[in-house]
Amino acid sequence: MTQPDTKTRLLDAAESLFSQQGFASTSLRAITSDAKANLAAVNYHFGSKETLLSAVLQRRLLPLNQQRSDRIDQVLSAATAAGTTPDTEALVRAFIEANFAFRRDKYGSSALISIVGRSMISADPVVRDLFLALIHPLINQLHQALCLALPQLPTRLIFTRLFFTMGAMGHCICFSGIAQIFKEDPDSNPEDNNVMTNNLINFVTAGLEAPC
Amino acid sequence: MTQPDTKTRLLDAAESLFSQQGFASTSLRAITSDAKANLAAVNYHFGSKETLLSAVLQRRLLPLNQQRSDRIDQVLSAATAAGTTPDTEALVRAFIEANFAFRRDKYGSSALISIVGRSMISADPVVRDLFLALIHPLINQLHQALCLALPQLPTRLIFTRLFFTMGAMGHCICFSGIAQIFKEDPDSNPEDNNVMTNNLINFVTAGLEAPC
DNA sequence: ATACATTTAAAACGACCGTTTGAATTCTGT
DNA sequence: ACAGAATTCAAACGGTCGTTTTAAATGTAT
Repeated sequence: MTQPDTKTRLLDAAESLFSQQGFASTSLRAITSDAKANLAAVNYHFGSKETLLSAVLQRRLLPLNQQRSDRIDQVLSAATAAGTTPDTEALVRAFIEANFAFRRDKYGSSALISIVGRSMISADPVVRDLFLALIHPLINQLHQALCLALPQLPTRLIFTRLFFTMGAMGHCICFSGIAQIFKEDPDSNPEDNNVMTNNLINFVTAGLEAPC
Repeated sequence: MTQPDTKTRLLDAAESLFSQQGFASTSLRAITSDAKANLAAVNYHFGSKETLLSAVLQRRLLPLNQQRSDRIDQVLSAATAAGTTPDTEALVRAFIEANFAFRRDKYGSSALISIVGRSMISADPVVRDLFLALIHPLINQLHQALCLALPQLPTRLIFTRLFFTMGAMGHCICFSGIAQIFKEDPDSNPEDNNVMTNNLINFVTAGLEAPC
């Protein structure tokens, strides 16, 4: 078994550490140490820490967003073929489900999803802007699809609710672990991924469909 | 007009800067500079940066949470007097509305609310744990009240949905400004506070009340 | 094998961080 | 006015950070 090249090892280590600690709290020394590379390797291969984050995000997010975009298009096509308006829950599912399903994808990466969650709600403008630039077209696509699904609601309200959806989703992704802190039931198991995903989809679908 | 004492000036400056940049990204040098105090003043008056954050949170959060707790009790009492179950939206309103109304309170502080939002979704365990310790009892109180309002739903599901609520709320508080990034309507004004608050309450109420 | 480009390596740079120190200053009670 | 406590101050400490530099090592095409 040959070791992946330095660039890949750096991406893997950064993905893992960023997902655990966030961008600002992860040092290049920790990344290069985990990747068994020299400290200077990040700057040599990527130019800077910020460019490394961009590469980490792009490696996973471009195919993930493509997948989500395709699923949204499928929902729209099916609705057109059936002569109905698209189903809100199906659109929500297209946006959220692939995100969580990515944990079990071919890359075997469970880390990217946490980075996405963190980026989505990051206070750091560097992180947030990088992420927003990558997801902006998908959000617009989803927004337009939701406007078709919810013709009785004003466009701007739908956008605001989509914004709430991203908040609930990011929070869910990042901190599902701390939910237990509050639970009085001490022997409660951590929620299964699928259960949590379905709970989230039910919650935001109802929120999006709420009367004006 | 006499200047507030150093301790108060430090709290005010920290509150303002933490709300803009977050805890980790705000240096004690920036805080003491804004407060027109010496660099050592934070360590002298508060002991450490972390204790300063705790003091900043407590100064506003204790009265705010008391206010929210009282409103929840009022909703419960009214329901008992009327012989009905408590109203979900009224409970949500008790939890959320006071938060936003605090912008216009006697302290004139618009900053605390952003810190709360940031703390609620912070990746930093130091920040998160400080905040959670302060809000834990209120969350439990609200959870129990919601269980009365939604007797048809399992307790754990209600908790999960309350968790989504906090995510949507924190995201809404922190980043309502960036919502405009996506908006295609270029001359859209930033949403009025009350409008945004009502949108959020409608969204999470519908999500909480969604059928199981 | 030799010349060349790519990659790795160790070390240092300058900047910023939270905290501590110890002396100077201001306040307070008598 | 004066002693003692409380506060402010400038300076430094030890540490971590992202980045750069310069040289050594490795790979590659002729």
